[in-house]
Amino acid sequence: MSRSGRTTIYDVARVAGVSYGTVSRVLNGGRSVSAGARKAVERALVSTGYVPNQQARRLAGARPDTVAFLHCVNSDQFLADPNVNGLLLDCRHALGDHDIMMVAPVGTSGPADVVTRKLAAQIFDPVLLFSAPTASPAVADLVDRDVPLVACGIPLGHERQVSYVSTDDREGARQLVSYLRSRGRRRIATVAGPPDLPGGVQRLAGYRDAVAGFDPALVAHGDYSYASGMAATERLLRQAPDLDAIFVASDMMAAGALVVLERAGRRVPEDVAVGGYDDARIATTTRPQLTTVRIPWQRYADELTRQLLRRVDGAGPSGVILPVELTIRGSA
Amino acid sequence: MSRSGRTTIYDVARVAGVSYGTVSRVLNGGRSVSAGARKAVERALVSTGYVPNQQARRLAGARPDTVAFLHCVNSDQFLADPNVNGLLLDCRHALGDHDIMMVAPVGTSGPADVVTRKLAAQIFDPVLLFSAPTASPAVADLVDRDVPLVACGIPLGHERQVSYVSTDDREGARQLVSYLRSRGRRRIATVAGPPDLPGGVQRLAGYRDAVAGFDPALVAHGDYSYASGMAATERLLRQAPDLDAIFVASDMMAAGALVVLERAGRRVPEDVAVGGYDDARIATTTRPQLTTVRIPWQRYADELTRQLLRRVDGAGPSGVILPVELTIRGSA
DNA sequence: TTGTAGGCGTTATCAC
DNA sequence: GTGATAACGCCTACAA
Repeated sequence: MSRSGRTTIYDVARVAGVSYGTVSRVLNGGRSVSAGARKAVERALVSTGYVPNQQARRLAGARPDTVAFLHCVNSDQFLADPNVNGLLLDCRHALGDHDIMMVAPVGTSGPADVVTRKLAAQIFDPVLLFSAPTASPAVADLVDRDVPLVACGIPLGHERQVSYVSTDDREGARQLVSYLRSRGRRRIATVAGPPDLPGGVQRLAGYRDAVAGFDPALVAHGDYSYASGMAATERLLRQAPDLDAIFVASDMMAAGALVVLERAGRRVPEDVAVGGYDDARIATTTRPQLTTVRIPWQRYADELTRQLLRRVDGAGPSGVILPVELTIRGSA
Repeated sequence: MSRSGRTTIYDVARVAGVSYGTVSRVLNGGRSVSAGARKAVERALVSTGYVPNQQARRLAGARPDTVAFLHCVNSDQFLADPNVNGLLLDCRHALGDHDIMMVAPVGTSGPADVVTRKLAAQIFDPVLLFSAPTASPAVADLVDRDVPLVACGIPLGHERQVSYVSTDDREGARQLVSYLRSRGRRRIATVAGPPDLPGGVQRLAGYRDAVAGFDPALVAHGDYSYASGMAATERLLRQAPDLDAIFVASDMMAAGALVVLERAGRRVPEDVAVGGYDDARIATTTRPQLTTVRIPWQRYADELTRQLLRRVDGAGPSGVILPVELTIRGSA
C-alpha cells in the first residue's frame, strides 16, 4: 500500500510472488513474460484491486490518457448541430478504444478564459481545438508552451505547429458558386462566416475565386447561427436588391436566409438561388431543401481521431485536407 | 531542460544561482526564503518560462489541481436552468481562485458510461456528482475506489462516504403542502420527481408527511422536464379529476402543469392550486407566477465549493443541509 | 524470462 | 535561510 492508501505494483508483485518489473511488463504490452508469471500477476491484479497511478506513469514517460477539448466560441448551437455532435461522439468513442478519455473545461468559452488558458497548458497534453480564431492569443499561448494541438479547420498562422483536419473549404465554395453561375446567376451575393475563423476566410476566398468581379455590397457576415443568417440576408437585400443568388457559408445560416427571402416575397430558387455549406441535418428539413457542399463527416471523425492519437504518441504536427462534394437539392 | 523539453526547477535554480530546494520553496507558499533569493528565483522563473509539471507535483504529494464534474443523467435541459448553470459557474469561478480547474468528460452521460467510469477513477481526484441515482453502481464503483466524491443532494446509501450539499427537500415539500392545506385544499396531488433520485424521494416523503392520508391516485412521476410535467399532470387529471391542488417537485414541471390545467379549463389558483419547487428562473415567468420553495442558490454554490476544496485538501467526507424557504406567489 | 538499478520532476524533511 | 537527499509510483534499460 502506498502513502495514499492505494495498492501499488509492489503490492501486486508481492502477492503474485514475482518482481515488480514483471508486473510492469504484463501491465504494458506484456512481452517477455512467461505464461505462469502472467497468470499469477493477473490474478494478483484483480485480487488486490490495483489501479495504476497515472501521475507516476506519465512521469515515467508513459503516454497521456486524456485529450482536452476546447471550443473557443460560445456557440452551443454549433455543438448542437447533430453532425458536429456526432463528430465529437465518434471521436470520443474511438479514443475510448485506446483508453483515452476526452475531457473539457466546464462552463468556459475555451482557451480565451484566463484560468483555462493558464491551467490547460499545464494539465492537458493533446488539446483538440474547435473554432479557434485566426491569430488567437490563446492559441499562440498554447503553441508557445509546446502543447500538442489538433485543430478542426486550418489553423491559419500556425499551420506548421498545429495538427489539423480540414475540408477544402475554398474549393467547396468555389464549386458551389461556379454551379450557381453555370445556372445563369449573375448577381451572386454571399453570407460569409466570421472573418476571424478559418472557415469564414476560406469560404469567402472560394467565393471570390468563382465570382466574376468583386462587389462589397454583395457580402455580409454572420456567425454561423440561424439568427445571424437572417440578419445578414436582410442586409444583403438592402445593399443589393437586384441579387439573384446567395451563397451562404453554413446551412444553419442558409435556413435563416430562406425565411427572410420568403418574407421578402422572393421565390427560391426562381428569383433567388440559395446555396449552403456543411450538408448539416437542417439542409433537408428546409423548404426547398438546400443545395449545399457536403462535408464527409465520418471521414472527418476518423482523421481527427488519427491526428489526436498521433499526438498522444508523441508525433509532430501534421494536417489533412478532406475533399468536399457538391450536393444539389431544390434551393439552387 | 527535461527530457520532454520543458524547463524544470533545476534549470530555474541554475539561472537563479540557488539550490532547487529554494526554488520549490518560493513556488509553494514561500516561507523561509530570503528576499534576495526570492527575487532571484522569481526573475529566473519568468526568464526561463517555467511551467510546473503537474504529474510530478501530484506524485510528490501536492494537492490535485482539477475537479471532475459528472452529471449522471442526460438532462441538458437541467443544466440549461439558469440557477443550476449559475451554481456551476460560481463554483468554477471560486475554484479558479485556488488554481483548480473543473473539467468534465465530453459527450457522456456520466459515470454510467463504461469508459468514463473506468478512467474517471484513475484520473480525477475529487469528483463532483450531479443527479446521481440512488444505489447507482457507478457511484458505488467510485466509492469503492476511494475516489473523493462530493454530491449535489443527499447520496442515499452512501451518506457516510460521500460529501454532499443538499437542501432540506423533505422539509421544503412538507412546508409547501402544509401551506396548501392551510388554504383549505383537501385533494392535494403531487407530480413527484424520479423515484431513483434523492430529490425525488425526499420531496415525495415531505408530501406524504404533510398530506392527510395517502392516495396513490394522487401521485404521478416526472423526470423534472417541462414535457414530463405536462404528461404527469394529464395523468393526474384522469386518475383524480377531483383534485384541488398539485404540489409539483420542480418549477420546470410546474410550468408544464400550468399549461395542461389551462387547457383542461381549470383555473389556477381558483380551481387548482399549484406549488413548485426550486424557485427557478421560470417560476416568475409563468402565469400566474409560481408559489414555490426557494433554494438558496448562492449559499449552495458556496457550500459546494467549500466541500470540494476540503476534499481537494485531503479531508474526509462531510455534508451540509441547507434550509429552504417558502415563496408565495400567485399560483397557490 | 526475470530481477534490479536509475531516473522522471516535485515536495518535504533533514541537518547545517 | 539554505542546500542536500529521500521519497512518490512507475517505466525502461541492463544485467543475470
